[in-house]
Order: sequence, then C-alpha cells, then structure tokens
Amino acid sequence: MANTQESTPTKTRKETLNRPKGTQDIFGNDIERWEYVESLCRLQFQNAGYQEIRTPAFEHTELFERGVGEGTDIVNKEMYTFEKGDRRLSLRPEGTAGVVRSFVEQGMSRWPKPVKLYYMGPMFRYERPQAGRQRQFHQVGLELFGLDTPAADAEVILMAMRLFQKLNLPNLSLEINNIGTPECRERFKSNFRQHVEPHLATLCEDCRTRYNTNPLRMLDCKNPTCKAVYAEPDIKTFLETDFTSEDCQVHFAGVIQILDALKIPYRRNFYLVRGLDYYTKTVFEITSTNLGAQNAVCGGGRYNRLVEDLGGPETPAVGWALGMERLMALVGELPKRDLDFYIVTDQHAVAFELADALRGQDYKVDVDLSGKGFGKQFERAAKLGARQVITIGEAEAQNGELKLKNLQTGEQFTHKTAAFLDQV
RNA sequence: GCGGGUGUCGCCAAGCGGUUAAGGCCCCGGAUUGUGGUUCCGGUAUACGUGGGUUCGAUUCCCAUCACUCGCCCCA
Repeated sequence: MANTQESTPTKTRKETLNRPKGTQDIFGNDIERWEYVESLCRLQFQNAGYQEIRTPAFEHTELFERGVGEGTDIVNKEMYTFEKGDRRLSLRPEGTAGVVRSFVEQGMSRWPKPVKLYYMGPMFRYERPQAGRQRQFHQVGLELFGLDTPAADAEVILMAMRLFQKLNLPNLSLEINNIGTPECRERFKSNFRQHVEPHLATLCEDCRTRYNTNPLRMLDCKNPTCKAVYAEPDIKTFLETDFTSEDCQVHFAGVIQILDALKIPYRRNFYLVRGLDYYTKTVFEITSTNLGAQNAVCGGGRYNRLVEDLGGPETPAVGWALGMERLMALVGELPKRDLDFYIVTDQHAVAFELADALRGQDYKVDVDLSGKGFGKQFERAAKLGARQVITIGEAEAQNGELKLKNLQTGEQFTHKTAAFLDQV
C-alpha cells in the first residue's frame, strides 16, 4: 500500500468533460423536489381522466415544420436537426406536434371523445441560454382532443391553475385572449393594416416585416414606440371591439363565464398572441413576476386546425405546456421525507430481513454497510437525520431481539423483533 | 447572432506585483475499537479557467481565448 506518490509518473492530465451549454444535471435536493412535483402532476391529471403519453424525443423534421409553423423562430433557427440517410430528423422543440402526430397515427380519433392526454419530458431548442431558458429543458403538457366547447378550454386552464395553487406559487397572473380563427385573422389583417398604416414609418423593422407577413404578431412587439402606437385610442378600441367572428366571441365569453364563476382571477390581454402558428380562439399564458426576463411558466390555447393540418380528421383541441425549470424556480422548499430507521449492525443478513419488513410497511430505512464501529455508525445515523436507530449486534441477533433508540430523546429499549414488527 | 458581468480546493471565500496561496463548510481519522447529535485534536486535495505579453518576479497588470452567467430576439 505504498503508492500514491509514484503512481502518476508521467502526469497525464486528463481533460475534463463538462455538460453541453444550456443543459443541466438535476440531482440531490433538486431531484427530490422535481419528483415531488412530477408525482403531484401525475396524480392530479390522472384523477381528472388524463392519461400519460410518451412520444419520441425526436421526430421527422417535417412534423415540426408543418405542426409548429414554418414562420416561427422555433423551426427557423432553434431546432436541432440532423440527417440519417435520406431522413431529416429533429429533436422535439415542443410537445404538442408529437402528441398530435401520435393521435393521428394511432387512430385516437376513433376513441370516445374527449381524448385527454398529458406528457412530460425534455424538449430541445438551440438558443442562447439565460435565466429560465436552457437548450434542454423540460415540459409538462396537457392536451384535450375532440371538443370545441368553452368547458373544455376552462377545464384545461383549471387544471393548470389548481396545480399551481397546490404548489403555492407566488405572484401568478393568468392572461387570456381570443385570437379567433384563421378566417377572423384574415379580416383582422386588412382592418388592422388600415389602422396602422399612418404610423408605419415609426415602427421597428420587425413590425414592418410583420405588417406584410403576419400583422397579428405585431401586437406582442416589445419595442416601446411600437407598443405606444398599438396603444393609441383608435387602434386600442379596434382591438377591444373584438375582430373575431360571433362564434369565436360566444365561445370566449363562455370560457370567461366559467372562470368568473370559479373566481379564477385573470386579465384579458388584447395584445397576447403567442408565437406558435397553430392557435385558434382561446390563447392564454400564466406568468410570474418572480421569474426574471423569461416570466411565462405556462402557455397554451386552442388549436382546432392542427390535427387536420397534420393529416388527421377534423378535430378540435386545446392544451398547454408548462416549463418545469421555471416552475421549480417558483416552488419553495418542500418538506423532506425523514429517515424513519437507521440500522446499526454487524449482522447484515438479519438487518436486511428487518429492513425488508419495515420497508414493506412503507418506512424509510437505511442499513449501515460500513462495517465500522457502532459509534461511527451512530454518527452516521445522526448526520442522516434518522428518527430512530435500531441496533442489531451479535447478542441481539442470537436472541431475536433488537435495540430501538429514539435519537431525539435518547431513550433506548430492547424489543423482541417479532413483537416489534407487529406493533410498529 | 449581438451586448453586460464573473472565473482562486467539491462548495463558500480572503489575497490585488514578492505569502509555505488564509479561513469556513463538506469529507476522512482520533479523543470515544457496541451507542450519536455538542466539543476538542488531526488529516486529504494536480485551487489561482487556458494561452500569450509586461516585469528581476505575476493569483494579482495588459491582450486574446474559453467557460459560466445575465439581458436582447423568442419562448416553457
């Protein structure tokens, strides 16, 4: 055992490998919190009749081009795309496209309506990382297919709000808007252009491009002068009189009515349009002021055309996705699960049997494996925060006994093992 | 793609031209080889991101580069 000094004669310095930019190792305290939140999601969604779906982390690039939209930043500059043979594949930048693809491919349109699904998993976007934004991030999403009712929108929104309430998230605000159908937006375009035209010269470059390509998107421009233009009285009243069809307005009113009845606070935001192409009618976003620049925890809306666009039968749908990293940033400290028993022992076979029995009764039990002295083992037990220590040494093993010590009070008693297991 | 900030042991953190490069936490051992949390003593580690330059001498100054981080764009 005389080594250490001589063992590295040439000093081959290994280069360390770090995780790729914008990725995260999730472990330790964090993973406990993640698992807690994930199981809370699962429980709540399952209790409401939503079923998990797991789709591939990569899909044919074309799915996202058609699903998310060719005009979006996501497909234009943020996708991880690679080629294998003559196939173009992309890491999924969001979850809905894959779920819809599966819905169509697996014939879920023949299932009884509505079809209610949820998913959770990593998504990938090639972007510059910053607070609340990474290249691999995690979303939990909910999708409801086959119904075009206000109640469907309301349920989906309610699922998100209740989840966040349970988690006690601070400073949340639900913003909601109605952006109508593509037909509504056609009408909107020409009218809106008329209203904005006089101001065209003052607008930013982006807005002037969008004036031609996608006027609706002009509304969520962050540029102050542009915002000021869109806030001018005539434009504002134009927006607020609602450019959408009667059907859309009735639908939206229905959603609002339910939210009001449930006393769910929201803010109608006429400028909320969202960056994905597939939305129709209801769109919404849940933001928190505790988040920094990227302040949306959850976003979603109705997408009545997407299933059709991806080759399925005409099927209305609503859904949302939440960002786990952003959500976790808002979730405070969670109660930790204490260690119920720590078994101090040099009789491992006996100790394992006891541990099995206790774990079978849902106790959290750790057996000391070190072979060190009992003093050291007790030290370890205290460090781990165990409530009670069970000691099984040679004498106890022989007599079918154990010593049980409460680490808070310091009291210790001897029990017959069988009796202990019966009454614990 | 474009701006700002930061890089000293696993973590926090002093030093700002000449030091054996503090200290704390964590970890390990001992006091206490079948009974802990407190305390005391001791110990481990290729720690100055990397490469150049200035200097008799750079962790300290300059340049570059990389990484991380915050923001813009956009989104979860």
